[in-house]
Amino acid sequence: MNKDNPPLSTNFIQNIINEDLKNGKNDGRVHTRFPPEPNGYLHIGHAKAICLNFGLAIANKGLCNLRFDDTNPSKEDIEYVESIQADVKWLGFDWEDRLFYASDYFDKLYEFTLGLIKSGNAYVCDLSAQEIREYRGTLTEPGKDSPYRNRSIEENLDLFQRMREGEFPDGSRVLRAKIDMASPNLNMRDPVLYRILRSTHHRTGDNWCIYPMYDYAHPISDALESITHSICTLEFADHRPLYDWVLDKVDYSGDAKGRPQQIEFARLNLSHTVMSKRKLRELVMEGYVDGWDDPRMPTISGLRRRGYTPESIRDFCDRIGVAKRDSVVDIALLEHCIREQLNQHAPRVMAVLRPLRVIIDNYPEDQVEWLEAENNPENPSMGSRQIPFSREIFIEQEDFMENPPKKFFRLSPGGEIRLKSAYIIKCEEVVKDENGAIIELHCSYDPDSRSGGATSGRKIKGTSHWVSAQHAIKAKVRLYDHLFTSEDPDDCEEEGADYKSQLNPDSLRVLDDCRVEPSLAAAEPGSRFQFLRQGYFCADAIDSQEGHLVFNRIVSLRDTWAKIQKENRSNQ
RNA sequence: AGCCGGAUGGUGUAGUGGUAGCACGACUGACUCUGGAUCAGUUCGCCAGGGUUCGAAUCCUUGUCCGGCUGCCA
Repeated sequence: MNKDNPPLSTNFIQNIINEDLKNGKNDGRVHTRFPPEPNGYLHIGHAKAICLNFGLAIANKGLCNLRFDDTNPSKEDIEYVESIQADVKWLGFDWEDRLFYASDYFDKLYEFTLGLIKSGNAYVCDLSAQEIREYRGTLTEPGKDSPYRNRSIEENLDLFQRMREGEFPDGSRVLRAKIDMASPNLNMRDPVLYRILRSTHHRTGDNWCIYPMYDYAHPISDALESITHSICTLEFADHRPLYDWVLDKVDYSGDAKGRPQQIEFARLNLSHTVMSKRKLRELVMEGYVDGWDDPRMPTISGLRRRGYTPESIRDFCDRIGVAKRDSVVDIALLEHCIREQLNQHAPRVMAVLRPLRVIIDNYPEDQVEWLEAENNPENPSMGSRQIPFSREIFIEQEDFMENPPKKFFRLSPGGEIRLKSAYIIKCEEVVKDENGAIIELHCSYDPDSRSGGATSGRKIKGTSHWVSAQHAIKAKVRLYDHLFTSEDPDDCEEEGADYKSQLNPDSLRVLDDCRVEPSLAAAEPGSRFQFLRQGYFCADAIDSQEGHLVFNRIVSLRDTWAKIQKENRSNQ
């Protein structure tokens, strides 16, 4: 292996594909699909599946389809099919002309089903849902045959056609596969193939009152699209024998090429958040967050609003790998991915989150200097900008301490600090109100210390960001933190407590009185910046506008001082 | 209990009979007009027992632990 061509990241699915390619399986085609059910918003776990399926196709010069698994109209909605398409596109993947719906195949499916009945592999069952459950047996005991199992082919055909015609009420009958009621795999105990369900479908309207089940529709949809590798999550492994049974019994060879193979991988779990659709929905519906796109949500739309880039999410999906074992990925890895990208691309800018007024007494009263500041030291091609300096400025409250502990390299009485891209100042006087709270600082500046000047070389340990008081623009800043305090919100000690008891009360802090440098006045909604020494921030795509700036913190910068403080506190 | 999966540093993931690697995190140090970034380094691992073999994370075997499965959801 040579250093200039590192091996492509590999995983067990790619290994299977390599083997298939070597053996000439499916004529050397690789064709995958991403098959969401349009019943909710996509989250970072779906991003893993999307990157996997589209990524495998790209890596192997194959194709990947987008297919909506829309076989249950009672739960699905056009709102979701639209958001899902937007999210997949935003992530950077292209299904070209291959946008499909399982509902596209309802006619074909019906036709196949007639054949299945004729070959004696399916029957209409009149048992109620409750009875079917009872007849199914348990994990340890075999089930027993339905009394309707041995109906004649003619009767089954007649009944099934009448189900389709709407002669029977919802739930009164189902079509079942005739497999084996004693199978140790419950999925093989004559699973339901079709149910009667009067519900308007978002695509087929009221054309149908019977709808196929996932286990039946999915293998056939895969086959009809000539999918070669049908990738799904672990919990479907028990369904694979049924998937193969359907493919064995249905003759789709006239409509497609090859034969799909189901392969299961472990879904993504992320620390400090939840991933199930049910729980995410609950957080939205019960008002714990402000919607599906709340920047604290692990949804694609939430991450997008927070300020994550598609590149950083794809990078994350590459790094987490693909395997069959359950795992929990540390959310720090996701944060690393966005930091790494934004470090290269985000312009630096100065913003004071909690302002403290500083008056520089020896600086001329009406003078304004425009100083040059580099936009990104990591990327000189991003150039520089001019920022105003004047007699009154704001610095961060945190950057001043009256009685500083050791290792506090910032401003304190009599101490000096470098103002980034400007001058060194010295604290001469602390002004307090009647309650002893610090109102403002009086400082002096060293005129020889101007950044970039010939005499600016004096070394000062600390450097702070600042804004000119008369030029600064007010802004609102939303500081986001992990949605849950515990790594695994589902793992709660107390009896009766659930994941919601682990919600982080400080997952959102709003700062209304921040001051940002004037270059941000017309910050484009959605644009990203590094607020020097603070973190990466994104002008909110919805709430931010000129005259009313709102920034979301995407992720903080690594903060060594915060760590030292934390240690000091725990040592006391 | 029956069936199906799975166990490699703190976390995730490679390695498929020949020196256990990579990434994130943590920790040290260097550097720094961002306590950022960068650079250098350190720490830490094959679930357990038995077997095959010159040699086992890898093959066999026994056991332990963990996950999934009893919707007319997907």
